[in-house]
Order: sequence, then structure tokens, then C-alpha cells
Amino acid sequence: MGAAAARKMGGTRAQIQTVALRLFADHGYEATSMRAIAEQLSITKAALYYHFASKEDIVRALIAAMLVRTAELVQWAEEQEPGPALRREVLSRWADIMQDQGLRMFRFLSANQVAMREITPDKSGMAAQLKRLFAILTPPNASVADQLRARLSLAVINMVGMTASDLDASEDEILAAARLISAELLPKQS
Amino acid sequence: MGAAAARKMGGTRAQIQTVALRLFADHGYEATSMRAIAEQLSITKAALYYHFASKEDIVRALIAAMLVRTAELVQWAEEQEPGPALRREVLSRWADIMQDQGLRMFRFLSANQVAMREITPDKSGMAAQLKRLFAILTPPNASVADQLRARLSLAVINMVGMTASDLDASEDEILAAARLISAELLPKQS
Amino acid sequence: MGAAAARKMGGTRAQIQTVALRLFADHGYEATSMRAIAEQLSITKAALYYHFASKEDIVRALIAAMLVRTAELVQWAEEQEPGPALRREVLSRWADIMQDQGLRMFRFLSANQVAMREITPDKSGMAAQLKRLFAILTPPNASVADQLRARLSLAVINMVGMTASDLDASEDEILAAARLISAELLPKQS
Amino acid sequence: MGAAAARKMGGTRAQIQTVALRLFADHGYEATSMRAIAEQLSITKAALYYHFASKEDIVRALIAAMLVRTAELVQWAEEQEPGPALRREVLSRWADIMQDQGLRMFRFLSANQVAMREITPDKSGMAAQLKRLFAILTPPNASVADQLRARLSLAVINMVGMTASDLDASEDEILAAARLISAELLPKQS
DNA sequence: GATGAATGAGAATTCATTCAT
DNA sequence: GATGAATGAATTCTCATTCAT
Repeated sequence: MGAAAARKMGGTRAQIQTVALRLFADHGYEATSMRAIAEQLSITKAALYYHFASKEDIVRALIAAMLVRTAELVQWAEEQEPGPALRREVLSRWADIMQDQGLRMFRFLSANQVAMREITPDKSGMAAQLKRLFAILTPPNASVADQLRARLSLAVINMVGMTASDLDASEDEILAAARLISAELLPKQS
Repeated sequence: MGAAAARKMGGTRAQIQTVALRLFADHGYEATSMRAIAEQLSITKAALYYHFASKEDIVRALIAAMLVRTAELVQWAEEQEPGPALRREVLSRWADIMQDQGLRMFRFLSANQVAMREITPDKSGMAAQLKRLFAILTPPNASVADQLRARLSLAVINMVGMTASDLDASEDEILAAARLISAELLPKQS
Repeated sequence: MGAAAARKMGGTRAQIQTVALRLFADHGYEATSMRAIAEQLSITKAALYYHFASKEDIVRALIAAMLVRTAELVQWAEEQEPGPALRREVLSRWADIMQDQGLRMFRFLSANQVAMREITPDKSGMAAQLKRLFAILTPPNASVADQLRARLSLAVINMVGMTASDLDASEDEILAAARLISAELLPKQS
Repeated sequence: MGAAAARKMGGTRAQIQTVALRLFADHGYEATSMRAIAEQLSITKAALYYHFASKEDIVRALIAAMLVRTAELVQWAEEQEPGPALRREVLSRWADIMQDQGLRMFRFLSANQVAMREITPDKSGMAAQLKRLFAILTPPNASVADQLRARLSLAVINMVGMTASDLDASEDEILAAARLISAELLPKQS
């Protein structure tokens, strides 16, 4: 099935997002041109603009997708009984999200934080969601160290994609190890 | 003292590096133009090119500077008696390096990994130094988890600059907490 | 009819080639900027880059066009019965080609040989075609002098554009004289 | 003997001319930067400007040197008895001049005619000298063809450097052949 | 006789974006 | 839904040249 045929049946818009995310993650946001995205899909630049108003718009759509899953997790978590058990479960679900497209997404976000900061002055609300997620992972009156631990426990999972390269172990092994360490970092008291 | 006067006494080349690092870290490598750097220093773009052959060349000089300090640490560490005590000390010295210009440097490196990967196919040898540093921090026959821990114990310190923003604590408090957590991550057995 | 209207009906790409060849021939390749070409056509530099990937690319297109006509001549000649008569005919056809756009083309090529050598490491195959043309013009076991004569008989025609300037005769008169001399240079024996 | 030592004893100004001519001939006038010339000599660009007021100035000095020898030839020839014998002798002396630095010089001049035309609106008088040389080579009331022949007989010799490349014969063999053909081209009548 | 530092002008090229069809 | 042609603004980089020391 050629690129054109693929598009015919599978939502050009979705395809653009997939390709764009891959290129953004691999070469960086600024270094990825609309031309490059269009060429990968064998469509014209103008076609891109039919589906997305601008390059930033593609990013916003990408972040929005990630945001939905995060928001779902946050909402669910906030309805549960707080405590160490919940924290472990949240971490586990976060890892599940990451295992999917999420890892690539976070690789992109981490590696392009600066560009993103200037694109989305967080109208997307991702920062807000993360804040609530951190709150759930942090016991009341937590020390600065514990607050940092909460942030790191999430970050550890996201870092897998970046740190994996020089370790000789499969990505799955590494992700498993990351889940373990992540859990250890979690503040232990209620 | 005007910008011109300041330059007269303080090595234009060094000034360029300082300003460039700040801009790269704040706005990203690709988003920082030679024009922007030149304007900050009140010199012309051409003057920039008198001191550095290219934009990439500035980055290389920046990385080389960081590399020197890393290499010194590695060399010193490799001459010591291995063991948990050394690992703690290495971590502590790493934090010292980072506290200086280093933090900004690592913020820049993390936030622009992709751009960097394409600029320095590690001819600079930073990756090699880090590998040796990891080796020192990792006991022989370490598990994958322990290998990851070693990497994270360094990363935690570098992440301070990025994660600090939403925590309400001074940068120093946060760095102190980071040192603590970093030490905890270190593999305990000899 | 304004420049814009003219373009509408006459293939911008072709127009660019015509204008570029004229400027290259008149002012030299390096001395002709993309800006100059664009201005002549009342289009923007960016429009130029829509049609040609680079300045060199324009040259390559120009050479390719010349190459086609040369290749046709070579192919035809190689299918004919060799001998003095063929050689005269080849020379005559060469002059015909040159009379068209060709003269300007060769003026450009001669006057910019060095630049060209570095642009087309003869992937275009022009050198190969000329070699075959020389072979046709040279009897078997020709002396060095005769080999040189073959080359000169072609060159004489191409030189017209360059040498004409200070002679007080029309370009047509000169070309006629050149054809004559060219024929005389041809090795006489079979 | 290093480059610096060489300069100490051998007139920097002369060295600059030699190097510049080589670079101009090899890479073209516009494509040869002052930087490139300076680097070849292991001196600074500024030093170049100590010896020559500008890049064009180097060219003018180069042409002036060639002009002297041409002018001498012209002057001598104009004092001789005209006729076929003189014409042959002139041609021969021209070939002698060319054999020296001259060939490189003419390769440079031919390959950069356009640039030269714009640099020296013949204040150097080379064109004038050549005109007189042509007059000597051309019998009174010569046909257009004969006038062209005169020009070609000189050109043939200058072309050697350019056409030699694909012939498998030594440069000396080729030059000898060129002298021969050149003489044949000369108008025969008085 | 020469250098180090700097400049202003201009080069080629790339980019996100637009719009009539 | 998509294309071909074009634009304006920006980018990296190079060049000839200058001048105080």
C-alpha cells in the first residue's frame, strides 16, 4: 500500500500528527520544517495547511492528545482515597501511558522544552495537570526533598528513552527497572 | 562602563561564550540567531565570525569547556580507591561543578539534545567521559536497575534547573535536596 | 505586456534559464547573484528557489540542455560512414547548434571554466560527448597535431563570440569566416 | 626553509603575485579570496593590504607584468620589415613568452575575461597592444577570414593549457604542435 | 613590515505562510 | 481535499577593506 493509498483510508490529519511527532522527536521542533513533514507523507506543504492552521497548531494538537490522557489519570486519581497505595497505582498507570506513543511524546517535550514554552504559554494546561499529579504523589506537608522525589519519580520513567541508548539492555528491561526505581523514590509515609 | 569598554578588558571570545550560553539555554540553540548574540554584545555579526568559525563552533567551545572539568573529575576518580565512599564523593564534586556555570550548561544540553546530537557526533568525547563516570558510580556486576540508578544519580542533579521552577523553595534548598536524593540512589554495596 | 504577464504564459522556469544564461555570460557566474536574476524577472529570490534548488542547479539545467543537442549530434555521427565528408558535415552541424543559444552558452562555459569545473565534476557527461565528437573528427592514428586540429576546429567556432568584439564585421560574417577556417583545420586524409 | 624564511629573502610582493596568479588561474578570480591568498603565504590579510591597495590591485600588477613583455614584442615588431617572415617570427616569440609564466597568465585571463573586463576597462592597455600585434600579423586589406586567422594563430597557443588535459601527450609535444598549427593559420600572402 | 580585531555590505539559502484554482 | 506558484522575512556565512598598535 503506497503512501497515497494509506492516506485515503486513514485520516490524513492523524497521519500528519504521527509523522510530525516522529520528526519533532528525532530532529527537534525547530529543525523540522513543514516541507520535511509534507515530503514524508508525499503530500504538498499546502495540503498540510489545509489540515492545520500552522506548525504550532500541529504541536498544540499533539499536546492536546497527551493532555487528555493525563487529565483522565488526574481526574481518576483525585476521586480515589489518597495514600501510598494510590501513589503506587498512579505511577504504574503513568508508566502505561508512557509506554505507548507517550514516550516519544515526552522525549519530544523534554528535548524541546524551550521551544514549547514559547509556543504554549500553557494555554494547554499541561503544567496544571502535572501540578495536580505531583500533589497526589506528595503527602501533605512534604519536605522539599519529598516534593522533588515526587517529580523525579515521574521523570525517571520519561527519561528512559533518553538514557537507554548506552545501556546494553532491551528497552523493556530498562522500563521495568525504571518502574522499580520510580516506586522506590515515592515518599513512603502516608 | 559601556559594552564596548567591558569588552576591551575582558576577552571578546569569552564574552561571546557567556552570552551565547545564556541565550542558547533560555531560547534554545536553533532559536538563537547569530544576530541575537551579536546584538547582546553590541558587536557585529561579522565580529562573531572573526572569533568563531561558525555557530556550531561556539557550541563546541562551550562543550569543550565543560568537558575539561568533567575529564578532570573522571581522571581524579579513576586514581582513587573504588567503593561506596568514592562514589559519594564523586557525586558531591559533580554537584559542585554543576552549581557554577554547569547548571546552565546542562539545562542547555538537555533542552537541546537533538540539535547537539547532530552537531557533535561526539568527537568532543563527552559521552566517553560520562561512560567512565558511570562506570565509577556502578559496582562491578551491577544489575540493570543499578546501572540506571548510577545514571539517574547524576541526572537528578542536572535536573534541578528544570524542575525547580514550580517548587516554592530557593534554588539552594532544591540543590541540597537533590544532592540527598542523588546519594540515596547510589548503589549501596561495594 | 508586463513582466508578470509574460511569465504567465511562458513558463517561469524557462524564463529563468534564459535570463540566467544571459547574466552568467555577461557578468560571469560568480558575479551574478540570485538577486540580480530575480530582479531582472521581477520576481523574488524565493521564487527562484521554488523552480531551482540552487544557483548551481540553474547551471546544471543549462548544461543539460546543451548536452542534449550535443549528444544527438554525436549519436547521429556515430551511425554514419566515417571519413572527411562526415567530418565536414559534423562541423557544419556544430556551427548550426552554436548559432542558436549555443554561442552564448559557450561564451559562458569558456569564460567560467573554472567555476564550472568545480560545479559539475562532469556528472553531466559533456566531456564524454566531446571526447566522442573529437574521435569522429580525428582519423585513426592521427598525429598529436591532428588531434589538436580536431579540437581547434570545434573551438574556433566557439571562439567567435569572444574574438568578435574588436573586429569590424557583423557576427554573421564572422561566423561564416569561422566555419571556413574550421573546415580548413580538419585533418584531410581519410 | 619555511614559508616565513622564504619570504624574508624573496620579496613578499613578488611572492604574493606568484601565489595569487596560481590561485586565480586554478579557482577563478572571484572565487579566490584575500584570505585564501594570505593563508597560502602564512601571512595575514592585513599584510596583503600593506603590499597591495586592493584585490584588483594585485590583478593590475599581474597584468602590468604581462603587458611589459607584450609591449616589448610589439615595439620590436613594429620596427622590423613587415611580411610573412616577420609574422612567423612574431608568432614564435609569442610562444616563447607563453611558455614561461605566460601560459598560466593567459589561462587566468581567458577563464576570467568577464571579471577582468569589469576590473580593467583597459586602462592597462593590453587590448591596445594586442590590436597592434594583430595588425602586424595581418596583411593590409586582409579579408575578415584572414583577420580572424591572425587572432586564432595567437589564441591557438594560449589554448594549449586548456585543451591539453584530455590529450595523451606531454605539454611540450602539444606546445610544439600548437606552434605548427599556429604558423599554418598565418595568412600566406605578403 | 605586519598584526589582531572589527566592520558593512551582500551572498546563498530556508522557512512558514498564502491564495487562486 | 489538495496543488502550484509565489512571497517576505529571516538565517548562516563570506568578503574586501580599515585602522590602531
